[in-house]
Amino acid sequence: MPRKILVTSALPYANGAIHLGHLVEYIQTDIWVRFQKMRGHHCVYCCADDTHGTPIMLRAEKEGVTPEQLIARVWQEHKRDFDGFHVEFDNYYSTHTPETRQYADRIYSHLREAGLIEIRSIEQYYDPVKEMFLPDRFIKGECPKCHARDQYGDNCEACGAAYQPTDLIDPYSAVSGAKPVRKSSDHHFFKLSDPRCADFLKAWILPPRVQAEAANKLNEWLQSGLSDWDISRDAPYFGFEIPGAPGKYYYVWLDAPIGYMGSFQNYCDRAGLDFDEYWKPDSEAELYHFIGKDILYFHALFWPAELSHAGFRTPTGVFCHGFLTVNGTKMSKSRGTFITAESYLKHLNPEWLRYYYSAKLNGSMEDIDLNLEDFAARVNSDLVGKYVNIASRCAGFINKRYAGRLGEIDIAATAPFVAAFESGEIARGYEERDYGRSLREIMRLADLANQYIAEKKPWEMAKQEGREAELLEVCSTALTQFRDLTLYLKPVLPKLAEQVEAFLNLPALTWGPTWAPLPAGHCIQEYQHLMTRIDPKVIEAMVAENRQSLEPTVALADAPAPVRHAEHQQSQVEATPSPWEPFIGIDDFTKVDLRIVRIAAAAHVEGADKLLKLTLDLGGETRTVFAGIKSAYAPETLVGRLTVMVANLAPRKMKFGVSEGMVLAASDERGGPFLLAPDSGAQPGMRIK
RNA sequence: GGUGAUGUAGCUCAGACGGUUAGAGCGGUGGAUUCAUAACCCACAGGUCGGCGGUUCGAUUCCGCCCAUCACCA
Repeated sequence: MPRKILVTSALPYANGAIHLGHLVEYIQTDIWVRFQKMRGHHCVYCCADDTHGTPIMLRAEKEGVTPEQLIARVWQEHKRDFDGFHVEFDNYYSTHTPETRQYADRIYSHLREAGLIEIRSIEQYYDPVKEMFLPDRFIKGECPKCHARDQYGDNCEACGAAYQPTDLIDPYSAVSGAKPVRKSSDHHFFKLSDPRCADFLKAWILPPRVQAEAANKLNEWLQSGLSDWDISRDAPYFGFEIPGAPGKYYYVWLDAPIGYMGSFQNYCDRAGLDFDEYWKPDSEAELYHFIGKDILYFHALFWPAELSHAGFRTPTGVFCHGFLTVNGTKMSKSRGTFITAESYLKHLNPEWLRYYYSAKLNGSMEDIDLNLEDFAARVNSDLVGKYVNIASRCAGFINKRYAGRLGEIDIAATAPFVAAFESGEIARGYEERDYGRSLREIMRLADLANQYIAEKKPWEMAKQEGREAELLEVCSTALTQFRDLTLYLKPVLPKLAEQVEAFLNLPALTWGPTWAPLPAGHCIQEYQHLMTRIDPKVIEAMVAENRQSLEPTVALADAPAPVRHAEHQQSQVEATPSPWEPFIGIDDFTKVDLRIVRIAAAAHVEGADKLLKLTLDLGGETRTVFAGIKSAYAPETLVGRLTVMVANLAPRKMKFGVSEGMVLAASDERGGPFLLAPDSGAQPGMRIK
């Protein structure tokens, strides 16, 4: 029976560009949704921009536009990026909408009626110039622990200490630079500390609703006690004003998840679905939230507690993924590994990234690493070398000799494919978000297909009279195998699958309950190459383009507004990169064998513009080295002097002979090269360490 | 500091409810082949499964401690 499923990804904040870290989640979700749809289930994928809060307000002000104008522009950018990666939302909406406001009000009023809202006065830093309360991240000052200057109000980037903004020494407003004053104001709190919430959550946060490791984490939080959650902010604030509380607005984190409901309501209105059927407490529909592990707290504690006490159903599952690292470390602007979706798409094919992420995703909360070298190798080998190659090997024979018409199938050769289909292992991998497992199985089958072709040698059949039927059978069989692989890869590679459907002349592939080969007599189209290989040079170019030169500390006016938000950690980049990274270890250094040498002879090299041929005395051994120092040294001035060489550099054959090492010299735009010279006393052959 | 996760071949990762020779893909080496955008096929090499202890007839797999990396501490 078809399931009714509503799926969401976390709402990206309308304050910045989508980058490769965000895309882990949207690609993961999109694949899952596409898989469910292929299986014949009714699955709706909703998302939206998260648009409220102080950072949006200030950013708009700085750009000289209204917040509405800002979020409209960013919505376009986000939507463009998601489209570019084939992330196919059924609805991509915004939280700044009547639908979201309606549900925010409804949830708030239900909670208040349930006695779960409390108003308390709290004292906070206030910017007297800007006349606004300051969120922690907008207060800076000296760290109370290590006394680093210009640290944010919640923690110190220099020493890692966590503290309250009121602990900062000499605080100042990051907005106006003014000295903040303490001022009290009434805030609305959601009483999470109420036993009703704790009791409910204790029973709720169990696998499979959340992953086992998430359940552990949540339990830890629960046992340390939940504190009430401050859900209001004072004007000026970009958001929804709380009914009956003039000058008070819902905190952006309150209405962000409500944006899932707003987006779905908007979809229902267009598609003629019944909202309540999905959101009423006894709904039989399934509801899943895909999120990053940084926002587990909000989605598995606050959110279900709110819903359960506001007359709505709670999620069927909250699926957490880890963060993205690039080449093993946090994304780094100085290394060029902070790559936006836009920048990626300028250089590379989105399906490559979809494939690579899938190969790495396993349904756990572990971080995944985008290793750029591995990325190219993996995609080239799996997708082009194995998968696409199967079609490419067979299509020519079918097209040229049989007018594109397929023949009978070799049952023995498709048997493992039928077995794989019937075992349901690949489907199970997708369902459980263990895409890596599915892909390993798919590539095992691709290997089988290539082995089959190698074993049957259709190219030999093609040269022999009377083997036409065999040749046709082999190619038809391999193409059926290829069709299977395409079906399995379709959630990951939707566009490529469409091209294959066109090539094989098939309607859109669906993942039905039964397996059938391509029928004899079926006609296919002319083969056109389906996918090119990744050129590592293009990756290098992309990284180079994203590499930002290191600049001294950002001026105050430009202080970025990183937010504790839906995208908080996803957009984390390393705080203060060192210009000397990546560092090497002492082991790396000792690999280089540096020696003192005496230049025994030096000569011009005929035909070389820059080179001198040096004969170096290593103290018992003599080396010939070609050095590019002709512009700065006359050969006769060099003879007899001591300098430094790399003694274990692999010999290199040059046009003029073999160079057995290199001498060291310094240079930059100010001049050079300048040869190194040891202090007196050094003898040829001594090691430098 | 506390808590949690991770640490398996050069790289990216599987796996083992404790039990004969620990796996895959990529990369490397050698061979074969030419249908396929040098792709594919076969073979080989490569790991004291982070370290040290403990339990056990037997641990890489369980336990403890340590080290490293990452995350959370709202």
